[in-house]
Amino acid sequence: MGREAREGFVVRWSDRSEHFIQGSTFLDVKKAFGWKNDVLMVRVIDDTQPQVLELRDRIDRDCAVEPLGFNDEHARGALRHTASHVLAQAVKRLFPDVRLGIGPAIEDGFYYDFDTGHRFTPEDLDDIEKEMRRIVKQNLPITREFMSKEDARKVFEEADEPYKVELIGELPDGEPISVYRQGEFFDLCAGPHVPYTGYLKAFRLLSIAGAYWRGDENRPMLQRIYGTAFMDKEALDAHLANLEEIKRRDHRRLGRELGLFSIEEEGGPGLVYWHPKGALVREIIEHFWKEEHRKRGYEIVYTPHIAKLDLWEVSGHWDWYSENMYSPIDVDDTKYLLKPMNCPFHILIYKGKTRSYRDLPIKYAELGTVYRYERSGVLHGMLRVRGFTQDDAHLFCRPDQLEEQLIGVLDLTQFMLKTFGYDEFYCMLSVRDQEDKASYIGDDEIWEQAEAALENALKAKNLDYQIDVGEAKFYGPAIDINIKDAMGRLWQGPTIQADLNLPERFDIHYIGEDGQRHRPVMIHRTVLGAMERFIGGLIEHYAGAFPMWLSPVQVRVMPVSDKQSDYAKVVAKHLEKQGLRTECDLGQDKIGYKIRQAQLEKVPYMIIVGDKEKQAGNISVRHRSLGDLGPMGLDEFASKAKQEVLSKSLESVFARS
RNA sequence: GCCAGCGUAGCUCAGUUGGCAGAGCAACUGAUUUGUAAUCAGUAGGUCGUCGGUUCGAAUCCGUCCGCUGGCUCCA
Repeated sequence: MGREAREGFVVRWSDRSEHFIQGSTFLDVKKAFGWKNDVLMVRVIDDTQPQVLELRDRIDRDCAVEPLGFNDEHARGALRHTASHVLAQAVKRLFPDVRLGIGPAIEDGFYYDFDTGHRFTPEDLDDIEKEMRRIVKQNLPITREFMSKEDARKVFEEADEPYKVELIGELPDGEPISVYRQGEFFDLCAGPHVPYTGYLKAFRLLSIAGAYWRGDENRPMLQRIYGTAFMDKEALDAHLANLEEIKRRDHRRLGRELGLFSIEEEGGPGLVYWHPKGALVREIIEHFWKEEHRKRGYEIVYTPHIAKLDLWEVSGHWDWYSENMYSPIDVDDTKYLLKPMNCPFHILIYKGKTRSYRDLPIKYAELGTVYRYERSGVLHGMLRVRGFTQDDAHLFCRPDQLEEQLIGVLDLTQFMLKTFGYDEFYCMLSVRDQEDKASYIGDDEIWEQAEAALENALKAKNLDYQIDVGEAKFYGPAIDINIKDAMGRLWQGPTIQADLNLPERFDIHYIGEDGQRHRPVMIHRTVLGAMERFIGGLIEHYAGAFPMWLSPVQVRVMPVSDKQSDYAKVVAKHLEKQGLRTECDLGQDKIGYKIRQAQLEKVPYMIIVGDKEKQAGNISVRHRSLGDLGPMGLDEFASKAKQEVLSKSLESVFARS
């Protein structure tokens, strides 16, 4: 009691404790405990909720502290947030007419939005970086002050910062507004920040892009400068090297180099041409997909590419998405639509006859090619296209089967992702925003049931999940799964949606035990998403080096010279007979060149045959990443290679030995 | 769709203040008979994305359209 009366506070860290007088900040704590400058923030632990505070915050109670470095997301964010302020300060020095938008820390860096008549160029970035270094060198203290809303508005009006004034207008009345200062620069900002600009050791500006003010396309387009910051040069360099690696893995580049696919300007944007090798990869995946679905009780169907527009009027999609569909085609005075989705077709099949409760669940699966008019600016290689093949399925079931069916879908999903080597994934439960009735159809009771069923399924599968309010589709809640690839990037993966809309709209039913008509529940799901996007992602995940079972060419046989050509052909033929996709390189090039070619094409196994092998009747094996594996009997290799294919192994069978 | 940048041979790129369009790799032809990531020589290949303008003259300057890239927005 009577804290105010006390002289100061006791702060504990590890097994030490120090006494601090009134007005002390955590900078004093840092000094007292001898922490280095890699401590960016502190976590304060007392009998209330642990709290993350800035080093400049005052100590106002007895507590235990924990230093937070770059590995802590709050601390990392603070450093990068400060970097964005330093960026803004530098830009204001060099281009005094800029007006500031917002400048937050983001996933791997930070950005700041500027409004100015000047068009930023890459050369400007160098100058801005230089100015930023100057600001860092000045080691300006970064201080926070609070002011009333009225004062804040006055300050930013005087500073001619209309965007800031707009933001202030939306802040709650009565609460103090925080403004950060460093040298001549000040900014409306909630923080947190590190205490000095000098804390910024390693940063880099990366790119310039347009961004609408507040993400609204009806508002001005600002110029956004992206950058990133780390604790030291090594970490920054590692991050930049990682960006290079991502570029190296770009599926658009690998797709061309490996002869997998192309997009033809003459044919139109967003439309993919699968070349022989890419088509082969796709065929293998589709074959696997179909087998796996049949095993799990799905029935494969095919449906048309176009159909009467009425179908999508009935479904409701025409109302919600018509601007994202290709324009209707007039056929004999009736409007037809290039299909943007498969659902209505599967419903028509379901509807084609009377279904008994005993027939359910009915599970129709289709690799259905759909066309959607995506805005030109969003197209991106195979990852965002206008024509794509969904690995679609619709499950019609009784309400009492819903949860078990959802569990089955999650199970299939996990199995598929694991097979392709996606070991890490994150589930999001996308539910409706209860405030926003206009964005959804159907009544609350059904929504609650469906949301509960999805959540129970996740729990039953023991999956961690995050609830995303407002992310539900207009017709129902969903589980959206993000998968993490080999580069640590997240991709939109499987989606499992409960559909509360279509059964109603198409008036489908089944006859229950009681002889009455009942409404079935519908699940809409994709596991891979779309073949285009999935395989585009796989190319990057594997860096073009597909595992054996997916490799378009699994083995290439190469004679050292012409003299072994016949033997090479015999070897290749033998392997081919064993079902291995084998090529023979009979070119006149030296063996080193042939190997290089095979390496660049990422062929898993190279079989080298020279006089030695021909004499011994064996082969010499080289793996694309393990290198020379030495001589081996042909049958031994063939059986091991086949085993690698059949097990869909992600690594070479020779890796373990 | 919006903002910015870009578009030269199959690929990666050079091309000065506007003055006859270049290289490396790939391809093709020939020589070479090769031992674990590039043998040598030669040949061919371009309406400089499109259309229009300025100019004695345009890959180069200006405009238009198309496409791509990075973002924004969007993704049933």
